[in-house]
Amino acid sequence: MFIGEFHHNIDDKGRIAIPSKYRDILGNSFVITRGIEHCIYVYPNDTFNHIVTKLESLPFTKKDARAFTRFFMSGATAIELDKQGRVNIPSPLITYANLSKKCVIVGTGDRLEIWDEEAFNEFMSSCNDEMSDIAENLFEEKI
Amino acid sequence: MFIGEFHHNIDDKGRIAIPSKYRDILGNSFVITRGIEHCIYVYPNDTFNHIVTKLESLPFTKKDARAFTRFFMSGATAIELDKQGRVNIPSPLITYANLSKKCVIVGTGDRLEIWDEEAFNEFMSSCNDEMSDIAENLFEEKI
DNA sequence: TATTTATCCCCCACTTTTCCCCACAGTCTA
DNA sequence: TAGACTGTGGGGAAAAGTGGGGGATAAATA
Repeated sequence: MFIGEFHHNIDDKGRIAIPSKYRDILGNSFVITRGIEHCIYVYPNDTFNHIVTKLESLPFTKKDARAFTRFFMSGATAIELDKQGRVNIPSPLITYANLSKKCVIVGTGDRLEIWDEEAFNEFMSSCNDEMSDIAENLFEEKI
Repeated sequence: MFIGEFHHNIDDKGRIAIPSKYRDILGNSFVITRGIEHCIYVYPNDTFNHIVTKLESLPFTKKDARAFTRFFMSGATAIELDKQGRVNIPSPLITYANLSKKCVIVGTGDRLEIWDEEAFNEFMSSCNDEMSDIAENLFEEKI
């Protein structure tokens, strides 16, 4: 399971270190792709394949299904760690996530997310106030 | 069950001692994460896993579910006590909970909460007056 | 085809952080 | 008063993150 928050730098060559505690879970080869809030998703192969299966079950005759599948699949790249535990982020994804130098890598259960630090701070502070309300409505009964 | 209130200091290295009477309940490994009112939650593994299971049942295509999962999971860290009975609070959580030196550790039933002392006092005094109203709407029938 | 250019990896070295251990002071108990 | 336990502080070794150089491979151009 992916949990935690790490602040790493992406260098001029587009490399960023994957936090060492995640490397065991991810193994040597995995998938990164576009995420929904202008961040980058990092999935283990199994998880990614599972989502792809789900997406393929949607009819291509639905406009939203086509759009989302296109979004999700076109951003995807198979990734391997280098010997220093870093990954090479393809430049379209760097642009998409607006990564400059300081990045945040967060675990969200079944995946990692890579954010530009500034964007992440903005997102978190924008929903800090609502978090109480969000939590209020997520579940009806006791969890 | 976690009850009581303890005042401990967090040191320069981000370490804080867990009150000794809780160590038996928590065991050697447990989880800390972001809490809703800018405090830190401390959960035994079982309790945490239970909440995670609930969160994982929510689809990542729902905005609120993504936000809350990100909030909850990204703040989480697996913790082990050192030989002095202390935990290492990751710096993002120190920032989030605004911990300076004096902290308060309170038991709230199924979890512990770690607060900055000043923030804790403010929070408590701010809702002392409303407590009557708060209690009013908690239950419909006799408890 | 030959030469140049660019890209991608791998390796080395430095810096920073994290973790573990030891030591001390205060408090409670026997 | 002695001994055990709890909370606090600091030092040192190990690991993790960062940046740069160089060589191999591939692409581009003449």
